[in-house]
Amino acid sequence: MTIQDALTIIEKGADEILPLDELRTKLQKNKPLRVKVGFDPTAPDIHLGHTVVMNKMKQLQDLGHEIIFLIGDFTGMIGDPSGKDVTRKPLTKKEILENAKSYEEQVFKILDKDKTRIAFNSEWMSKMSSADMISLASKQTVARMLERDDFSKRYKSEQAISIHEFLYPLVQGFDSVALQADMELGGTDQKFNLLVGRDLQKQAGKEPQVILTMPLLEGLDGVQKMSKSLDNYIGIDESPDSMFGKIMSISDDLMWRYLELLSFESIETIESWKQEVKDGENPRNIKFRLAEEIITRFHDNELAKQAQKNFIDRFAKNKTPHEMNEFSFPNGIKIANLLKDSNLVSSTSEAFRMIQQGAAKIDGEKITDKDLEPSIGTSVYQVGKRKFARVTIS
RNA sequence: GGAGGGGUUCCCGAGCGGCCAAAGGGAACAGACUGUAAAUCUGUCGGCUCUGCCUUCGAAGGUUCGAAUCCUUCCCCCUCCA
Repeated sequence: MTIQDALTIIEKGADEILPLDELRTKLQKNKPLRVKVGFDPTAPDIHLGHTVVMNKMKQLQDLGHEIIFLIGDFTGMIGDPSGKDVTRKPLTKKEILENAKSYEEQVFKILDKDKTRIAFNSEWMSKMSSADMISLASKQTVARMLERDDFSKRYKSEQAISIHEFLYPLVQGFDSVALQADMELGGTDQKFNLLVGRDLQKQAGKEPQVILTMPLLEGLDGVQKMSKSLDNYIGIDESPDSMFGKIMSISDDLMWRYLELLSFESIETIESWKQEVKDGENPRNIKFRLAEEIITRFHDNELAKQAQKNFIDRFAKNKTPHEMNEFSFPNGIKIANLLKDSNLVSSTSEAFRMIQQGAAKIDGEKITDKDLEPSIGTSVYQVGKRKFARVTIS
């Protein structure tokens, strides 16, 4: 394989490679590159958004480079790195180790375990003295920090920025010095932090890393980036049915974005699908293909096919699902309390609203009486299109 | 340390003594339409033993028949000066 071939693979889907020339020079040395990717140990539930970068790691791994999966346990122990989530607590050593373990299990669904090195930044960070830390802090200016988009936005809108938040980019950058990284991957939101790594390496008299950023995957809403806290994510541990449903719920526009960033289908193939849709193919069927590929990756092909079948049964043919939560209540319970206690609504007030809007059903029959006391027996209760529960009154 | 601005329901943001469970927007939810799409339209959007009652406007007190709105103290954030 020529260097150009390798570059083509590396560039595919990437947002930016800075600087590209340096990457070419590094590749010409014909030695495996040390590729660093950092992960926050506070979020062990990996979702498809994370996998965009991981897919790129996998490609680099397949090209023979050394992948260092760096877990930011030191920063995790300090606490809140974003400033956004004020309530986030510092993690204990034990929690971090558990999270790290869970991370590994999930990550190796994509990466090759034998070829991946896992590192913890506490290895070098916890040895740092206060004086070392201050010295590190002296290497960047406040003005430079304020260039970072989220800092500058918060500063302008008079939001709090804590001093320690400035330390995170520095620590992350120092990790690159410690690991002597040749390259660092991250989402586009990481660009600033990745560049700090370059600066610090230069100041330490080392060859600076090349940075590669991947676009951020939008969540199911199609607007904000996929994240657990926004609850717009598809976790890679989710059941095939759940994945299928979520993929089907994305918009047609977003579907192409997902194909671009998540599918291993070639660009040519995806283009041909676009043509199919133009020629009248139902976009839903393209989504079926995407869903099948993703579910096959994290489960297997048979389960993917089954998920599609379940989906068609349940929604296209309008059947109720086979599995649902079961509850039983004593006779005389009011409908509003029943709906609340079986988790179909979050309050009795909401129950009344749903009944008023015609969204609540018993065995498919609309509930019209808000004071109804359901009679003895077992029935399927439903609120909206998706929420079901099997309830027994005795 | 000094001067000023600010903390409102999930988010942004009006309100500045009664007509305030609190405008408007966003998010969300439901109904119609569908491909469980998207867009659009309509409605809902604190809680409860629901034609009524209870609790919310940083916290605690106070004034008043009545406070998110006025006063006091405290906590927190921001800006400028030092």
